[in-house]
Amino acid sequence: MRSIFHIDMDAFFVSVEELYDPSLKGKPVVVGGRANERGVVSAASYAARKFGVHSAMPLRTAYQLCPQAIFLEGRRDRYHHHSQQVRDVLEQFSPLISMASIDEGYLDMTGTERLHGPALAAAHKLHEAIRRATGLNNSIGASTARLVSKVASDQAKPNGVLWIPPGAEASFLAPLDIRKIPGVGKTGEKSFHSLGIYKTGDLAKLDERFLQDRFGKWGLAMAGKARGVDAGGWFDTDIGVSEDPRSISHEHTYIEDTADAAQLEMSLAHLSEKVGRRLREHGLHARTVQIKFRYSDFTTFTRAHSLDHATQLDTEIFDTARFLFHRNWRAGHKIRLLGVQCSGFSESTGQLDLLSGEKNEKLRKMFTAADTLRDKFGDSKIHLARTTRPEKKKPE
DNA sequence: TCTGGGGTCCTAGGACCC
DNA sequence: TCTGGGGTCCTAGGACCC
Repeated sequence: MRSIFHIDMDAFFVSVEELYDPSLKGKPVVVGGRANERGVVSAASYAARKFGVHSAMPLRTAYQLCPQAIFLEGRRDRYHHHSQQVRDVLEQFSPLISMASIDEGYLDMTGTERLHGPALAAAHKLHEAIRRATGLNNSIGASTARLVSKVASDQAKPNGVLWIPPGAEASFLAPLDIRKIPGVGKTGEKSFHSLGIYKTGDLAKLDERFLQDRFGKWGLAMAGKARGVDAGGWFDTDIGVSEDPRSISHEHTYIEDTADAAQLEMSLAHLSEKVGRRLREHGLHARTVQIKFRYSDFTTFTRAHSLDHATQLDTEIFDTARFLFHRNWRAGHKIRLLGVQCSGFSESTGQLDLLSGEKNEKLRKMFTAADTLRDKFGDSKIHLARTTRPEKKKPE
């Protein structure tokens, strides 16, 4: 029988900030940016949640609901550091770890009984170990399946442990709102409601063929989840494998919308540099470059172009991004957001001819050197010299 | 309610090939 | 001459998650 833990840190970003400034404890705190900024709430303290503030809510709305809240920008470096601390503790309990995000992870505890005791006792031990090592509250769900453990850790909040014994998976899920199932969002909830399905138990009772016909693959997956079955069945063993990313992207929302071509190009250059840098860090080359742009009215477009070879060079990414942008931008219309994304990864360029290979190697070294300089002097100092070049060139 | 930034996966149509 | 079927790649959009 498998034993899977899901560990979820409570109000992680806020709790980390409290470590650095204990006077924040117990107060309404919002991490995500200043109250009057464009942006959304990344994390809200439990005191702030009492006013209706929750993550993904626009900061301005949060301010209206709770003007006395303390608004913080957030410090990613701190969160990564403490996330690593949590990971270190998890590793003491099992080598089979999968960090699902910065503040949550799965642990395969199958076969650790002799070392750590039965599941519930082990979960309490882990809960306390994380608290001792990091000073942070966390919640743990334990069961035979990833999905059930994830839902259980959510039910255990704040700062609790919940164990679902083998065989009790479906009856634990049945009374919960369908929205509690990971994968059912606003839209999915609406379509289920229109069918008279409100609880997970209602969903579990439905005929699989009906769900497949009506919702395709997604419907089938939801039916499985409602019954407490993991996507890969009960015995999937994918915990502990970490893969290369499928895409790397950066985007930016302007403080004020702009139709200034020079400013927009500068942003594309900057975003391309950031993407290129991450590609080099991962040792990846990308064949497809995609841009994303959003107008003032929030209508959003993506446009992609696949190269005949893979690249990790800022200039090639930028040239492609700029080409796509000028081909699709309704010039003069104000832009709210720009983004650059690379995908279609491979480990080399796939270019066979020697000349472009040599040239690429030179450029790669140059950009890697620039990466080092940016480490030393900060991101803002070193940029593409071509940002303001006037002529437009179609990429090869 | 005036809506971030970083991701994943799925769908669907069209091109193109055999 | 109006017309198959499968496979794969590319592109665009959308739901969802943290």
